[in-house]
Amino acid sequence: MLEEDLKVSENPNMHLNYYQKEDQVLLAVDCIIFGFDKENLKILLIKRNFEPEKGKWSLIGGFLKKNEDLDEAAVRVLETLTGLNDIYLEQLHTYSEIDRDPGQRTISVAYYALIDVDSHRFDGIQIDSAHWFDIKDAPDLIFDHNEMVRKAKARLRRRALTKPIGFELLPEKFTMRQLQNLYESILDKKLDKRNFINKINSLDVLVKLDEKDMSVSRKGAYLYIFDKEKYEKKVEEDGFIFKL
Amino acid sequence: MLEEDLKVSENPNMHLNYYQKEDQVLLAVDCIIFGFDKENLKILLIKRNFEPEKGKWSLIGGFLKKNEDLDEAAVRVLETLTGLNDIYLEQLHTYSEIDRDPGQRTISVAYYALIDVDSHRFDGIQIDSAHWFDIKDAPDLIFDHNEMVRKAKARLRRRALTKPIGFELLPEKFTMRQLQNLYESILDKKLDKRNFINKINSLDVLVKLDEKDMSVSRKGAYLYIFDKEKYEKKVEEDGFIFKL
DNA sequence: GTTTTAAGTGTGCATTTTACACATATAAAG
DNA sequence: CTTTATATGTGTAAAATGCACACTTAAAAC
Repeated sequence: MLEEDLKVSENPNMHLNYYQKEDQVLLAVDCIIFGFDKENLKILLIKRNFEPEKGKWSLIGGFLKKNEDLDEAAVRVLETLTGLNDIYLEQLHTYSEIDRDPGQRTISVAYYALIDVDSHRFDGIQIDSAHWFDIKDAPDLIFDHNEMVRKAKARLRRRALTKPIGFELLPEKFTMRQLQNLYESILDKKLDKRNFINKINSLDVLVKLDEKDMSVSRKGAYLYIFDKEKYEKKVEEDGFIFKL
Repeated sequence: MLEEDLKVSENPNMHLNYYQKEDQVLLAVDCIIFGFDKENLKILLIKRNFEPEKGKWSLIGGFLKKNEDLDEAAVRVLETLTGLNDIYLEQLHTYSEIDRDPGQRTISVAYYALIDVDSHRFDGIQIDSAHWFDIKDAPDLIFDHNEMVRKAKARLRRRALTKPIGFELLPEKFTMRQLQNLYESILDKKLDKRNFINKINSLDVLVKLDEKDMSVSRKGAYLYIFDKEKYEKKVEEDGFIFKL
């Protein structure tokens, strides 16, 4: 804090209450939930069935409580909606424009989450109003949620190029084609199949299984798993940086 | 916000006050101020001359007021300390650990700023307690400020590699050596002079002046300016990414 | 005019990136 | 059983980029 704020008294115990003259605000958490269904990148939205902005789509969110920090609040909000925990969550940005929420002055901390759509069937209470949208044709959102999504997409793109973040979005076993689909969705461009495979293999963090996924093609596609231990060991030893 | 929160009433005007049951918090802004004096990367800190943590160094900061957003608060805080405005400021991360500030539950949004030390002599009110530290031997800080600085350094490093962010830290006219010193400070490693110059020139965003800076060497070093317009045009047209 | 200091300049090798096309395995259809 | 359809799997050559490396130049100090 500023010294200006602190100099209100010479009393050395003043720090116990010198904050009291300051304005308090409501702090919300909004979650951009990215999902992948082995084909396309998706985003989870809920429909508002009340005024204002009734009928419009929105990110899920909730308010920070006294007894939790923001990460915990984001986890709680997410679990309340999806019934799931233990998923990748990362703080994105804090939005504070004065009139961003017409209801009341609210500051919102945006988080983004990554999940594999197929292995996460919702048992949460909000299931009826929640819907997965293809990232390409997501609807317009309330407040500044569009901007939040835009920023989350940009962040996801950057992270995908420098960290093996994409694996959070895939099932444990996946095919090269699925991994490539994922990267193509995130980067929003086509990649060359051979170059992609060569690049991924050169990183040496995937394990090719003997198993094949026969559901997509006549020939079948080999399944891979991400070797997280190997990845982390490399990071530690070589200062290895994932770079796609 | 969550529907859960919204469903407290069927009254469609409920949104005007449904927030009232929620906890409010204090929101602070803390600024990591990076400076460059043509030689080394510095950080601006102030010394606390009151309890608790008397005698320890701290980032500057202040509280968000009702009538401003966070960016404005950061600008205000910075101006209060340095007497300066119109400087590069960017939101970094929001810190919310419950006991991060022993005084009272406070959430802090960290911002980082970049300034050229020499062209910014302080006329602010806090001058007496503020001090520039070389980034290499900055002291231990209060609360979670060390973590804030760590994160800001990481961000600065990444930004320096992808955006011409460094120019905020230099005077309008600068020499190649100064620019290289800056990058060496930020990246914390030595760079090859010839490769550096070739790389920078290939980006084609600097203008070499006929003027020389004679203060450092017998021969004198050509001065350059950053062509911001050209840079922005490139970004727009080619999707040009600064990559060092 | 000799010395001193930092600036300025180019090439060759290694690595990485990119472009690009055909054979293969298998299930389904007939 | 044979044919057909489909997505998988694989390698090389050319181009671009990254990286290591050492001498000359200009001007001031003496």
